[in-house]
Amino acid sequence: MTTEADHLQVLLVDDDLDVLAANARFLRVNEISVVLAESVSTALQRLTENEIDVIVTDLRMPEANGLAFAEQARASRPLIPIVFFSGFAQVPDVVAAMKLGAVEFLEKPVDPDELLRVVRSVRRTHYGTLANQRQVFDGGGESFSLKMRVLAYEKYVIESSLLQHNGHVADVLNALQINRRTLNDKMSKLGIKRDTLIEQRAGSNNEQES
Amino acid sequence: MTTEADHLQVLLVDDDLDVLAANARFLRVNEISVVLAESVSTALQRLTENEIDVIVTDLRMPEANGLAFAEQARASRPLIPIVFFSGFAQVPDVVAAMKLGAVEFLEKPVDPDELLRVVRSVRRTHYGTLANQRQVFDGGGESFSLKMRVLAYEKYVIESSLLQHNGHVADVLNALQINRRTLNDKMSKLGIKRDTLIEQRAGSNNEQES
DNA sequence: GATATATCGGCAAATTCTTGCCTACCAACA
DNA sequence: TGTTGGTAGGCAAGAATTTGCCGATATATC
Repeated sequence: MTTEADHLQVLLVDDDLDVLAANARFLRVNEISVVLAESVSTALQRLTENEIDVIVTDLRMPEANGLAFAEQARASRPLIPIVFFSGFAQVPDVVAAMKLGAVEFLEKPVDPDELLRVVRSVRRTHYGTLANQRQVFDGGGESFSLKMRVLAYEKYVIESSLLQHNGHVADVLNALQINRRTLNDKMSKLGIKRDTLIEQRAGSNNEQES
Repeated sequence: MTTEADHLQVLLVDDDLDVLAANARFLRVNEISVVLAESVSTALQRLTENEIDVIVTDLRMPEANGLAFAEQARASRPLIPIVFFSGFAQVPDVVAAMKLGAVEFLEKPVDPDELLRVVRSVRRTHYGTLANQRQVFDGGGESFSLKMRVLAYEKYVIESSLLQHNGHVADVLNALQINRRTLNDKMSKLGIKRDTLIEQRAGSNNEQES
């Protein structure tokens, strides 16, 4: 289960093949695997074939626009993070995209470093080894009490934040705007062990960048 | 208190007094009560004095911009729906606003009918769709405090349960294993209005879509 | 009208959570 | 060895939440 825990797979959708190839190359150089799609229909197909973690899509495409694609994508992957990019974006487009739950909206031409930053931050925020807990508070759990679901969610947020900040507690304090003493208490109550979390992450991540 | 159950109160913030007055007049004609503020500090003041349901604010203002205002406003009203408007909005502004949990982002000059529609829809859909709230507690919100994210999640769970049980509070109590008094308090604090929630759901069944 | 059912709010006691202060531990390093 | 930076836990006061009890209101039903 943890064999490919940190292996991030991006679905990159763009009808402009040159841009598509360039962005893909850049991401791959930075150790992110990329699945390509040059149309909405292909993208939907790829989405079912691969274990996609993030969708990065152009907003304007000939066949159907990115918003429509995002809606269809969400049908099968309700919580998948989606990053849009577009040139000449109108405000209503951006608003619509964000309402659809877009994680970011980048302007074309996309700055590769920015793209990389966003994709990586998505990884840290949304995924991790946390998929299990997620199920408790996400959708399904009709049978759990409110308190339990809230606790599960709280745990998820804290663990995410810890991972995101490499176990650096001071940063978590700042990001979550919480008192240190309170965070310590919560972690202890929720059974979050900073060291274990980081070890795991380091272990599955024999390659490191920081 | 309950005499004005469906009575919607809007806090309208704009440093341009002419626009402010014009919009206020239009909203009032349409049976929406309006509280005015021409600066951020005034707005924060008004927010504490009145029972505001929605904030409609300009993004660009001399004293402090709308985003900063929104952040401060959320300190006292964590989940209050905020509508931004602005001329010359840049994509990053819009993205930032939406990430902050904005309900809508309108372009200046604001079409009065559009404004009315948005304000009313806020009432109708009661602080946005569930999917929208999801965005707050799900991935997007790196910038939200733990407390805020937990509240958003709690709200989402409660609203879901209410809808699922047709507004039958007793069933929700049972499903969520929570004390009635506690649920009532939470609903009031989170701005969940059972009646509105159910009305809207009933309305959307036979009525048009939007 | 009565009566039953379901919801909501005020109040206060009991409980839990939050936070500041102080101490302690550990690792890096001068 | 001593200092610095980052983290964790004990403790107690202060703040907030939870909950039981009471009554109020609204809508059906008899």
